[in-house]
Amino acid sequence: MSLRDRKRVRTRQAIVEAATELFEKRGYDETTVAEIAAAAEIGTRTFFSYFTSKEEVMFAESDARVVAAIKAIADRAPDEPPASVLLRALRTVGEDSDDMGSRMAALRVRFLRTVPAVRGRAAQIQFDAQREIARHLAAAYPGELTEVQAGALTGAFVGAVTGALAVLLDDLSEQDDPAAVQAAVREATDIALAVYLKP
Amino acid sequence: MSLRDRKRVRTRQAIVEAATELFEKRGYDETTVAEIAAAAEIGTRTFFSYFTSKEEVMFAESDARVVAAIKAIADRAPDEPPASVLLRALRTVGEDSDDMGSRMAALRVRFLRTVPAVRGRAAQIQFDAQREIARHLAAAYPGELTEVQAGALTGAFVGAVTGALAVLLDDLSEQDDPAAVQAAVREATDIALAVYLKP
DNA sequence: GACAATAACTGCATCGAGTGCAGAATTGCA
DNA sequence: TGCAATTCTGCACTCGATGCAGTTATTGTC
Repeated sequence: MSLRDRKRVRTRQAIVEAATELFEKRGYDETTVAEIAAAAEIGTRTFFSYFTSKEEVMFAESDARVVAAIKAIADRAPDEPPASVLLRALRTVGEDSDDMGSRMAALRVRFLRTVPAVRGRAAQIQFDAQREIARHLAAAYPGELTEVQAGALTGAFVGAVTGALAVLLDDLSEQDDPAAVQAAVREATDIALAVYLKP
Repeated sequence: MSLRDRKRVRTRQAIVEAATELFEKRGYDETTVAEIAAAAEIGTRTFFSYFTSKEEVMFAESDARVVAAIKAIADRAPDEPPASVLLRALRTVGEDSDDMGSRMAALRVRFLRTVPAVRGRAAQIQFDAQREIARHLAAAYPGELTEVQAGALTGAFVGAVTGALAVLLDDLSEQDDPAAVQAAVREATDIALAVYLKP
């Protein structure tokens, strides 16, 4: 890795940290890109060569989770049924919420309920990730599972979990407590499974 | 209904029509709010007293669908199981796609794949609607279905359908043909049901 | 170590979405 | 007709985002 690359990684990190700091202190809408850039000691214009938009900073690590889920699918046992593989893959994503130690992850949960732009972007990312997972799931079961079926299966699982989670987080209201959020994710997964397995 | 109200309705309609026309001709991003306002013969500033944002114009009638779904839930038979009621409610929303005769609905499908802002907003609306339906579903089965369970159930159904639909629409690519889209919705529902009923 | 090529950074000008404000125009009602 | 309540509108402004052009830093080569 060249100096250039290392520097770029460092700057990227600086932007995320500066943004985290400011978002925590002032909130999302009240923080301007110019302020983030200034805090990260770069020009405002440079910010946009690292992130295409302000929301993007909040989802800097999201790609890694999808990659992890896809890897989990690839690691399927020879005769493991699709639903089981999918469950393992989604648990992987959920566990990554142990990354909830990350302050940005906490902010994400908080802004999910208050900032439309963040909510919309999150929904879009989830949707895309779901589509990607479905693609790989279908590929892992050639001849056995069409891509459309894989899409339905993935959608059902993810939908059930997020549907339950939405209700739980509503009740949790106004709290950012990482432990509580994690517990909610676990509970949502359990309930989703129960509901899914006996219609 | 006073003259004032009637005029307001008429203006709202004029905005939607003007926007539809321009979106069809020039695309979403290429159409500015100022142009829409001019075509609807109002000031740019006035546009924002009818719609809070540019995307909102595309979802002008969306509320009606959610209301219809909720009504379907209220009409449940005395001993109808939750899953059946939910299915009826969601079919109601799907049928409303016969509203696909509406040019704006066609645009929605088209921009869903091409314009991030529209995609995000659509996801958010779906999410909120889902939450609302879950709330009513739980209320329709007091003591029998907790709100969290209702959330999981609704999420699973909606997720399965949209998951399957996403794949189907991808294949349909670049086509706006209303009939094809409707057929895709039906197929998605069928597959979702099949997947859902035998895990 | 000097040098050219390449990539990254930056300020500037610009556009479009969205908001607050204050005054003009319109409608409702007596 | 006259007055109050709404609605419409232009204006000024903020902020996110993009294109452009000039400057600076990094890299590989001689």
